[in-house]
Amino acid sequence: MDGATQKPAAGRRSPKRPSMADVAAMAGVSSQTVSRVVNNRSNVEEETRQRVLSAMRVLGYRPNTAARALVTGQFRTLGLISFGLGSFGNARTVDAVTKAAQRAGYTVNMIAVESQTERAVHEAFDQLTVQAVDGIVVIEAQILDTPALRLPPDVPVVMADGDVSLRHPMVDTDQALGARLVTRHLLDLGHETVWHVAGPEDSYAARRRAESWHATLKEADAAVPQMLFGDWTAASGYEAGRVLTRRPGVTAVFAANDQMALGVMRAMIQAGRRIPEDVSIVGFDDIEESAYLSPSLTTVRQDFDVVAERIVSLMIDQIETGTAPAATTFVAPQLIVRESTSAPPTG
Amino acid sequence: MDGATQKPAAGRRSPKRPSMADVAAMAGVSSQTVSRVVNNRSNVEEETRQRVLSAMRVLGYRPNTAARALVTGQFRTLGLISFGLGSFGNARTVDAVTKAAQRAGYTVNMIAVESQTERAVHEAFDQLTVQAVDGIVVIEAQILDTPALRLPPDVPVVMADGDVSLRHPMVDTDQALGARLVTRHLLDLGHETVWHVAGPEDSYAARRRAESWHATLKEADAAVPQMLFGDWTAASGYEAGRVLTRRPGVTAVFAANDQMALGVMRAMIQAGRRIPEDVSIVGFDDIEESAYLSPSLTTVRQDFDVVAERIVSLMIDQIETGTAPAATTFVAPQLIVRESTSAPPTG
DNA sequence: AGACTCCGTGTTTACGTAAACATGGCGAAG
DNA sequence: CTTCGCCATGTTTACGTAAACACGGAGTCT
Repeated sequence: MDGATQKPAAGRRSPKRPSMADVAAMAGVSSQTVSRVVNNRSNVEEETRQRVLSAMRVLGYRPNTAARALVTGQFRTLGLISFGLGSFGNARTVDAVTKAAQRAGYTVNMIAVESQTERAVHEAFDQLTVQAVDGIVVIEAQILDTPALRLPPDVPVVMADGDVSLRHPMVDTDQALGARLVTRHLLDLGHETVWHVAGPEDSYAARRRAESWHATLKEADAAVPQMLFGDWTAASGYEAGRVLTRRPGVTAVFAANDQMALGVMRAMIQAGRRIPEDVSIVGFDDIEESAYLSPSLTTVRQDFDVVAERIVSLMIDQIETGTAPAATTFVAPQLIVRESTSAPPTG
Repeated sequence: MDGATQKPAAGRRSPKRPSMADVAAMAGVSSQTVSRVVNNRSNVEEETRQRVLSAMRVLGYRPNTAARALVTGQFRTLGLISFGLGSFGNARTVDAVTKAAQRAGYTVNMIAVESQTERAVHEAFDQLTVQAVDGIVVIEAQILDTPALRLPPDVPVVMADGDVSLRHPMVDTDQALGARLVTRHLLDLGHETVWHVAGPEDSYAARRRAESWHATLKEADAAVPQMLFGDWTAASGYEAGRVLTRRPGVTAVFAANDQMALGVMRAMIQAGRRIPEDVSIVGFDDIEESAYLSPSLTTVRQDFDVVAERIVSLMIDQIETGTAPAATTFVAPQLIVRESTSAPPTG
């Protein structure tokens, strides 16, 4: 308390935030000692530390991230590129990644790319690398596969849902396992085969689900009906459902996500089919609504929290050690059986 | 082309990113001139500019945000505090705010607060102000009302959904109007009164919807039935719905969001009630699924894009001019009439 | 008892950028 | 023909922090 407070500055507007030097002056130490206290270094005497802490409190000191990042070269920030929070899976992933990153002491800088054009993705990358991030998480970006797309080589990247062959590590739900569980479930119930409403053709997740559905049918020597395509929306599921109502012998439908399943359900119900007595329907994702539909929807639940946890830890490994294990991690999903599936109608 | 490239550094790992000085050396100008080119200042001769641009391209130069922020005091980044992307409204708002911010040249730094405790919110604020943001957008934070909560006074704040009385500007959907539209719609159909399943008591949005429902019934001289409370989830709506099935004379239910409405629907259907013949049900939000439920759900659509646009422009006004108009902006929602509402059963 | 070590602290420096100020040349105005 | 002023560019400086190095004093080992 030597009364050296020059600009105490109450709640006024921006009379310049106090710096380490201000804190140092008030505590009667060098700014380096303040730095040591802020960073929890061991070699500061307890009494000194307390004096510094109290000065920090009095002045309302907050470290300046820009200055710190400038000198350390680290931002403790992750960039996150996604294609909108519209889809349930994306929203859950973004949410989980954000929370996992926070737990690891990182902040998340989000970019929502409006379209899947190469240019848009490129711009997003530019914005992030110009911006200050230590690494970039890309969610569901099929376009990145384009060989022409040159990612900045000096920033670690982890992908959530993408192609396995890329040179970046990837973490995803085991889509193939999920689709297999669904298909086997329906076959085991006695259905002769299973129809599939797939997601968009350029989605890796959709493709893997479809391939696994196909393979599982083959293994079981079941006929493989022609696949229909949607775009993840309930509207597209509804369209596909209307097509299916006109095909004879459809007793089991596997939609690649819950929203399309909902659309299929509506089309079936409008056509007078009962679910599950006439047609069994399965979705994928387990959105919150699925348990409360009438009938409730059998589906596959992905463990987004585990996926996010792995993404973040891979990211941080890369940032801190520089290693880039270009491997793929799959997280097992879980089949949730509800009311929308049953044995096929007899006769 | 004087061959002065010292460390061309192909795709190797982190051989130090080029700085303005490197670009300047290659282009044969001072670093200040490079700075002028980067910032699109007018007073640079075209030929010089081209030489600098080409050097930047060759070296793969990217401005260092930390250094720039350190000297300008601006980060061109908005902090965004939300309570998870689980709810549809939050996810849509975050998505829209992110996109609006991007259009304005700002990046969004997201913090997902896990719990609504004062401590958690405080930590989020700390993390953001320690982190580098020019302003903070808070989504649906009832807790901020606590008088004890002292926000850092030197950072502009805009709230999305909160109490009107606060000293920060706020933007929100006109919840009262939405609830009034719903209630009037049901009364106009001939229902004697409307039951209400409200959101959590500590949510301002829920409270405003409930108050408006109440007021509209009063105005119409309709009886005001006892209100039920949920927590926005379909599960809580289902519980409320089961209670309602036991009450006599329930012909119209207004749930404070679509997911609770879905829960109510399921409870009604399970109890053998037909929708809308026996009971009309209305939700709020217009989630994508609502149009494809069977029956499809009458609901209220919020214009999240407009809300986000206003939030961001208010934010940027505050940042750039320093003014803080502590006013509230309401954006009108829209009633979407679908199959789940009709005239009450006769007799 | 003397040399050696470690601990708490201070001093100097670098990080990359943009603002502020400085400079020289060239055209316009008198 | 001189002077003024503007334009393109260069030079110097400040931003706030942490790393690197420096230094004195107290304890330890022989």
